[in-house]
Amino acid sequence: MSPEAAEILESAAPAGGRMSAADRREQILIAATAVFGAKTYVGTTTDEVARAAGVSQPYVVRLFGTKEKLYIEVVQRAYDRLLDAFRASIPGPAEGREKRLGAAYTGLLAERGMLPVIAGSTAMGGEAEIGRVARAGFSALWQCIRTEAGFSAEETRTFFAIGMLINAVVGLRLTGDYGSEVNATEVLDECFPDAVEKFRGLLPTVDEPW
Amino acid sequence: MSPEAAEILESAAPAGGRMSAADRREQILIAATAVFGAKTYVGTTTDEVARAAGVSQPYVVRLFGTKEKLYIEVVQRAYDRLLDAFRASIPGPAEGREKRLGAAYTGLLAERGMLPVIAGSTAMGGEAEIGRVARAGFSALWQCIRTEAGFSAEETRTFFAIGMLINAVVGLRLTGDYGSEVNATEVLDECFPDAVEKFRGLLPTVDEPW
DNA sequence: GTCTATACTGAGATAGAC
DNA sequence: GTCTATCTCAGTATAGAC
Repeated sequence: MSPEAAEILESAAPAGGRMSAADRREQILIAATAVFGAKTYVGTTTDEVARAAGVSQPYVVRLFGTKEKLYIEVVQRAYDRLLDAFRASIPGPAEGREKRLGAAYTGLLAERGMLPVIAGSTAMGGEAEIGRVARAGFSALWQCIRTEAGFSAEETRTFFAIGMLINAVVGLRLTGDYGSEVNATEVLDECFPDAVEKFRGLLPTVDEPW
Repeated sequence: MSPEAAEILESAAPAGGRMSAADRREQILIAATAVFGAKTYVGTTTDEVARAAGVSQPYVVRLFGTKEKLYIEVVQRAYDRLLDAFRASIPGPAEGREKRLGAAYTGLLAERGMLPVIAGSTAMGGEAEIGRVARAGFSALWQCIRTEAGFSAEETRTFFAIGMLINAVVGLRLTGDYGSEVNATEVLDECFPDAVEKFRGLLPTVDEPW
């Protein structure tokens, strides 16, 4: 079981025992975020999610209906989470606001799979249901920055553009150590000079034993 | 068979007949780019690629070895293509250079699946082989803009950031018409006011009958 | 609330003919 | 150079017990 899932389990019920459906759902959503984040929607199996959460595969299906519905909940939850994080960073002096909001974004790196899930959802507009959720989520974030944080159209565009670039850096794993690969981290150094350390160890791994 | 594939076929051999392996490979790569672009790596079947190219599924495997190898060639080809497009846009007055390079990027929207493939590869750094190709491709683009086009580090970062934002807009299909969805195109309007028209009809469709 | 067993399907890959 | 037939496995989902 993943550490996060274990934590939830521990705090909510005696190990191995039964939990309230609500707690179990949350636990599975955490695990699913990590796995979907590491392996993309299509690349993830409900069985891996189940193993990561420490439950049986059929039970995941039982609880969420289908893999697609599970994913939709994961995406929705990720956007909600990010929106909360943004809102929490708005109050305070206007000068540091953009920096605080940026930090709120990269801060989510600590919640396994959160950023990769959002980044991934960004490529799924062609999917009917999922696309709707992703567009709505993205749109809500945009409105938040534009309206609640009071950024101009241009500032908002730049803010999101940098966010998408961070997604790419994270998705490409430009933060890792690829000894023989030319120019790999060089891009990151130029891109976000002070971020190299921050990212280390926080990226989801595809070959994790889920 | 897809229109593009049919074109190649026509120009190279009598319909339905045999082609040189080289031409057939190219034809399949074009089809594969469109399908991978619309459905992502894991979401694409070799059978769909085969049908889009007008050949049998086992033959696709025969020619490229595995689905992964096929995808790697597709990604490599996409990065090569974009690099060429960038290089072709560098000569000329320095003032219009950034605009020309940007246009070179969006211009690739006309080549089915090209941009979606690049955008998608950007999330696959966790995959050993594919990740290496994607990092190398991205890195090469970066070096091209930085060194050959002579952008400063900051200009380069901004240029790529906007490119990634375009990827998101395209991936989310913020260009489409989603009547009931709130704020969907509103984001695009603010983002790239003059681009709405440009994008129309150029986005890959997931439910195309491949 | 949760599991085991299993049915069903789809997809990658192989064999071998033409 | 290209196809048809087919093997094989993995993955979603269902049935039903505890």
